[in-house]
Amino acid sequence: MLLAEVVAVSAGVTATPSRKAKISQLAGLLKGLEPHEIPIAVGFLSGEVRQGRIGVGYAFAFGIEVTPAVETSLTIAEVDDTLAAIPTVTGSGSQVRRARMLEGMFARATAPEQEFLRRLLTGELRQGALEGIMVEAVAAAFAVAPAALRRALMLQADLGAVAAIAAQTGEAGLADIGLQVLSPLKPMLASPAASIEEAVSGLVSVEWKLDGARIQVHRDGSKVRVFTRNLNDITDRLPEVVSVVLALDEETVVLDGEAMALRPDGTPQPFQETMSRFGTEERAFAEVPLFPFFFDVLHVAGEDLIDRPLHERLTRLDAIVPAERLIPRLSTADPVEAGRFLDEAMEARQEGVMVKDRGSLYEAGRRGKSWRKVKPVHTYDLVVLAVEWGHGRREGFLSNIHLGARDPATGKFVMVGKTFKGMTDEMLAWQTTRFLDLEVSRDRWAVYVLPTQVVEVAIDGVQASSRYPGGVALRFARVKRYRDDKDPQEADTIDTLRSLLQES
DNA sequence: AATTGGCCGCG
DNA sequence: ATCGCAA
DNA sequence: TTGCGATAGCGGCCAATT
Repeated sequence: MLLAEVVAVSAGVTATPSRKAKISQLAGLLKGLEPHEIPIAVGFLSGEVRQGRIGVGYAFAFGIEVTPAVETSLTIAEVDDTLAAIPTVTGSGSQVRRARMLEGMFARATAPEQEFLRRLLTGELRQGALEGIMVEAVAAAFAVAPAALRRALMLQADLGAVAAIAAQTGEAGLADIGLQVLSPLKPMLASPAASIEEAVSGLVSVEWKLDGARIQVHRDGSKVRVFTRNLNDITDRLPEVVSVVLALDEETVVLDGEAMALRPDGTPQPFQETMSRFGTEERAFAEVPLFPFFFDVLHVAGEDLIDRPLHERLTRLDAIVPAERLIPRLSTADPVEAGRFLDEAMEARQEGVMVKDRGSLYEAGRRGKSWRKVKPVHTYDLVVLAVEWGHGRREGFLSNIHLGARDPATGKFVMVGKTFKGMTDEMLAWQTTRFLDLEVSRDRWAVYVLPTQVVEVAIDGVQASSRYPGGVALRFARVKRYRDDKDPQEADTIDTLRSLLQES
């Protein structure tokens, strides 16, 4: 199939806000594909290239300037081949050679095709349809039940491959897809709850939410694989997790848990320390010891447990994993008792708790209500120092605000982070006017303003920063509201934020 | 050897 | 993370 | 009410270039 056909459908999908219309256009294209083209087109039209991250980002994709072709000739298979070849080029001079390869491909692409490729490579397809919509389209195109497709997708987290199976063998083929030990499945996700009272209803399992990183560990005899939340294989980075799982009596098992770096006294290290272990094989256990803590079991010795209720899975988990490798938990129906457990988690410097319906099944890939996360929210009053112009649907609005904390020593404001989260369209419109009024200067990206507007911001904490002059950066800042009743001299100070650093 | 652009992975 | 929109 | 997509930041590493 020609790339041009895919680009045309992408344009049509972009043009309509209706999901049903998007799905029907995508399904129409899928029906016209050769079997080997299915994974490629499914990927392209859901914003992914099969090769995953290939080391080509914004600068590369938009840095290429080649006269567009007049006639369309590129096929999606040719694009796929080129993208596959790029990461194989490494070493001295590789940047230039990679650029040549991309230029060669771009030279054969028409202007709309070039634009599509740029957006695809930067992960900014912006056609209002990604994997969720594509799942519906695949189901429609190959006449399989969406539920059957979703089920297969959660067990084999590769929509291109699953779509090819749906096309060839239909629902029967999908039904044959089972949980494969050593092959990752999508982790079940939690939705946020405002309070412990809101989260606790009926008999629940309350579990510490560790300030670490999610891991899914598979063992089949002597073989172990460790995956991240996004199903990246990090087995080689976490040898101590492999050791822990190899030491279990149970030889075939799939476990869900959290990995985190601990100090010698057992208290948590900052999240950054955990993350640094995920990034490299160089930093070993001796430097930053990382420990797994498990909270669920999905498979044991040939038996899938994802369709068993949580309380049953927990019983199995307890029998397999030693107590010191389990996440602390409590079974209760009492919000007060659950609240005390949350307090204990906070005293242990953890993030909060998870509250799980004990009767719920493991719904892989879903962010349902059967798992709720409860985290205390801290809010601070900070001052806006600058605002960046938004993109996409925020084009023309001042969006991402630079946040400053007051420095009592100088009376000035120290930048500690940015945020674009939590803004309604109404706030966006208001702040665009407001900050243009306060403008003192601007550059290509941002408008710099008089530091007078106070904003209340919720954060999950702070982390040490080498980037920001104050030495601290906000974690997951989001706007709560603008404080017109507060003077900038009443804003929270950099010292207050630094003191949070000591605590965590 | 040091610097730096840029991508990756996370919540 | 949060918001807005489709269904 | 639910699900999905869109909006992006920060730290850290990798690898190319100076």
